[in-house]
Amino acid sequence: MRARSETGPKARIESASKDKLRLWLRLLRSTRAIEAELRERLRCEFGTTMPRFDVLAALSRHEKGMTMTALSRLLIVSNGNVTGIVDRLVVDGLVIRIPDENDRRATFVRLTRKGEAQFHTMAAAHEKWIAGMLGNVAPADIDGLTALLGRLSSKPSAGDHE
Amino acid sequence: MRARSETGPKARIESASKDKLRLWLRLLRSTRAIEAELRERLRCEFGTTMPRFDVLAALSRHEKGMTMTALSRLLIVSNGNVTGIVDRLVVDGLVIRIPDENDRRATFVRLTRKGEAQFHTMAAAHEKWIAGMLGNVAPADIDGLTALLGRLSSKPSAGDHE
DNA sequence: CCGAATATCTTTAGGTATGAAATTTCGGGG
DNA sequence: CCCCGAAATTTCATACCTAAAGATATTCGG
Repeated sequence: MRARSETGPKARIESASKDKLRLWLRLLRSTRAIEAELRERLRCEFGTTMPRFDVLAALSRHEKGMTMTALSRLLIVSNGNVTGIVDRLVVDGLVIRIPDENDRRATFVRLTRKGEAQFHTMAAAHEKWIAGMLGNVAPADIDGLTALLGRLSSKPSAGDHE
Repeated sequence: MRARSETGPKARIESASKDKLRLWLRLLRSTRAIEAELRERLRCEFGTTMPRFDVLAALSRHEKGMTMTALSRLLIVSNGNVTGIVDRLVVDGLVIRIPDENDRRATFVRLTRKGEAQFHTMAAAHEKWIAGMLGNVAPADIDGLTALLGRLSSKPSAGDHE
């Protein structure tokens, strides 16, 4: 009886905190494992890298192009980083820079025809790889997990009155 | 009428594939966002970085030290990379290299007392940060998600004898 | 109209990351 | 015993990534 009552509020909070930590570690490990596998395949099959693929993927959804800042925010990488990746993609003729006429600070980046074609080929393979790697996940789980992840990224600082 | 029958097996598979892709993209985005936040805090609060913290965390669970290869496998990074990170940690006096007596190819890496102390401080803060960021996740969800991620990382290509 | 805050992008320095090649060592089959 | 394949690290070239500083360009209050 007494022993049971020791699971007080404090212990419960600590335990919850440990559970969340464990969850995060698993999330990180799973993501890294999948990322490593994808990187490997992108390299072997297409001789490219994740960041390059990510940029192409982002651009393929924006027919009119994107600014460097928009790219860096979407991919959650630094702006200086995007400069380098785009530089290399330009050299390979997969994207082009187009100065913004209205704002001379900004530069649009857009897929070339070659970049578009190359991305479509890779995207098809990429989708198959993912489907294979997530084969163990039941369709029913997917919706729940997707929703959960959406909730996860919503502002955490909300209830921080403690 | 005709339209409804078009949701055949093929369409269903394609749709499932798209769902999985979406799930992966969300997983990647969420993980990156959390990683970015953690990196920022590690830098501001403790003047350190994620990879350094990861190495210290791994070593803190192995009293007797770990080999470079074991580290690189656990953290899912290349062996050449671990060399550099450990080099810098050695310079800062947080870890030491100890040659393996039985196998002169191998080197053990172990926390120094200083490294141990520093890690414990950071780990406590780190756990709190995580708890804060995952505040929106209900305890009930945590178990399910943790289990799901475990299932996810199990080899997909292996002998899937069910 | 001016000047300070702001925004966009590049550059820089240093740390992180990879794959491949080079070293050294181990282990076993001739 | 010698050789050869495998294993543990490091080294190397290259790419990625960040934070911070720098170069322009824009915007807005005064």
